[in-house]
Amino acid sequence: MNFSITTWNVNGIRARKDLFLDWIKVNSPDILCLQEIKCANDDFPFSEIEECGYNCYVNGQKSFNGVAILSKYELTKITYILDEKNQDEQARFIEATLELPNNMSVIINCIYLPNGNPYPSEKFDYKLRWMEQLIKKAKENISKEIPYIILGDFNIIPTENDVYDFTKWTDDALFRIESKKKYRELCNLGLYDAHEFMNKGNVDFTHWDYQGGAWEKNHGIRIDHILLSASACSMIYKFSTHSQTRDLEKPSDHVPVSAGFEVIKSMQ
DNA sequence: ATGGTAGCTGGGCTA
Repeated sequence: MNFSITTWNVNGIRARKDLFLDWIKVNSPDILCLQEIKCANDDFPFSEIEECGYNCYVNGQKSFNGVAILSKYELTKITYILDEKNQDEQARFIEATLELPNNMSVIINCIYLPNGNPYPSEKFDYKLRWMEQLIKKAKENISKEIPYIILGDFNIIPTENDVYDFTKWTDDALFRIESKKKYRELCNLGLYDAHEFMNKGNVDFTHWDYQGGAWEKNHGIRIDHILLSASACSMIYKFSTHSQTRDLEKPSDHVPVSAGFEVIKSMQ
């Protein structure tokens, strides 16, 4: 059995609805993790997406943020809370489990990590605190020793190679050393960047700003990531960044990033 | 130095 999973910051699901529905009809991912849906649960276009064959798990918020997981398979063990103690005030997280044949399962975390700009600020501190909570969650999930995938808009530029000109980003929350340090801490728990693993040597940006003709100049950054536990990493066979969607009419400023997995029998 | 774009909303904030 194979399955594919995609992450896409759509920057407003309602503003992107037609483009979005066309894209899922053509590309047909099994699981699609969305960020910045920018609507309350009641305003989410459930019926049109369900008609395409997807179950919808939505953690919405009026105006800002908001995440969703769409899946052709019914998912289990859904939670919308990252921080059990403080009950996050911003909708940025969904955890779900995909049950596979032979009693196997995969834990999926769809995340919209805080932007954190400007630096320094309360928003930057919030970003770092949120990352600490994510690290705590990742530790728990890794200890379960089943395949585990964290994917979404991380708002982290991991290295100098992941941005068109890093010298312009030194004081940006996406490239500050404090942010990168926390990201490395997360990866060093034993998570592999699917892009790094599958696509060594290439630079695949995932976001181009709307301003200043960033797309035309290829002034992009790579901030949408798919992180894999060791056992998930051993199942990946396909990876792609759908840059061409940035060239569509009224596009999101982010493009979809996808991975394909082959469930290996010896994993059971 | 400033303003450049987009979404949500009906201001100004967020990115």
